[in-house]
Amino acid sequence: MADTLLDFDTDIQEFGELLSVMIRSFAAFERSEIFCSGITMSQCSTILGIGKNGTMTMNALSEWMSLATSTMTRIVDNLVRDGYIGRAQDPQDRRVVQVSLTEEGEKLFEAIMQIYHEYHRKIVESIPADELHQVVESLTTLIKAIKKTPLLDNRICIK
Amino acid sequence: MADTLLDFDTDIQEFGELLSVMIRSFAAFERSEIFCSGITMSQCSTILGIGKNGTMTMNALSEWMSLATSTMTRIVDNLVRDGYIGRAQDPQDRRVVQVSLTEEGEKLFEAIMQIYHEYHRKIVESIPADELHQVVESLTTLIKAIKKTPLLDNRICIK
DNA sequence: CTACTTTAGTTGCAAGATACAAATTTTGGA
DNA sequence: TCCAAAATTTGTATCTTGCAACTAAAGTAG
Repeated sequence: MADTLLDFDTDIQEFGELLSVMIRSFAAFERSEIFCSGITMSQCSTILGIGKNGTMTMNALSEWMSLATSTMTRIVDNLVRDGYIGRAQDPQDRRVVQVSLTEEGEKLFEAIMQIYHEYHRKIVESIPADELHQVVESLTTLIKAIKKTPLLDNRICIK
Repeated sequence: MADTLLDFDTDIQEFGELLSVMIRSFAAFERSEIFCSGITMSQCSTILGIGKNGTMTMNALSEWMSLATSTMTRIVDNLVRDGYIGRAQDPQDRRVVQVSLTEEGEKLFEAIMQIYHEYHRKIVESIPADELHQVVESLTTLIKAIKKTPLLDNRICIK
């Protein structure tokens, strides 16, 4: 019995280490300026969000991004300033602001999608073909598990 | 032949979508204030880095974090201010600054490790036991593939 | 032993990210 | 009509991030 528990603990340790490495890689990925023109990752994600979902309200967008609406406002401010997205008041409910990609924004969206596709293609090519299916399956399982595990519930107060 | 290519493209699409979801989950995870006392993720990672590696030079630390040394300086500034880590000039080479956890920092490190372990345990528990091995294996494969795929090489200029 | 170069780190500066709390405007009910 | 709720924006404060310039120390060439 103790053995089983120990093994389980070791599994968790191993899993945790892998996850940490993964997260740190992604964090580095996010920080690395993908585009030489100074598009930040938040801006990039925002463009992707609107590009994939189409015209969205600020609320929907900030929810999709898991960000405070005030934060979303500032990010959108910059993207509007740079001509990538446009704001429009919703005639049905004038409290609501609909954001959408400008023509320039669409072009950026396409470019980003292409870069991502290219990047993903290279990663997939690095995965042994006979393991790809398993990796995709595992990723699906993992994401499901992560989504089922809310962080806030095991929040602990340090100070 | 065309079919095979198409399938491969679909695989990439599927894989990319999974990776995006994953990255966005992690990004949200990173943003979510894990600790109510206002420890940021960068500070958290820094504590983890020093805690796991022991006393480190600023250089080693910033490399471990994949951050500019100037950025590292500021983060360490704040952590020193808050009493979690200490700076010490290296007597061998007085240009070098060695950073290490204070007693307070050690306590924080232990607390963070525990929270992480707890979090990882919950995730692992959400994964069907008979799939865990496969998931760990796939994660290893995936990390290897990601590391083999440098982002900077397929950097494309937008503007 | 002096003069250049390299290395480690910090500081000045500028811009973005982030969120909480306080307005603002608009809706929707009672 | 009056008030509560909802969608956003603004004010404020802190952190993050990096580039370029700077300081200090070490190493090296002559």
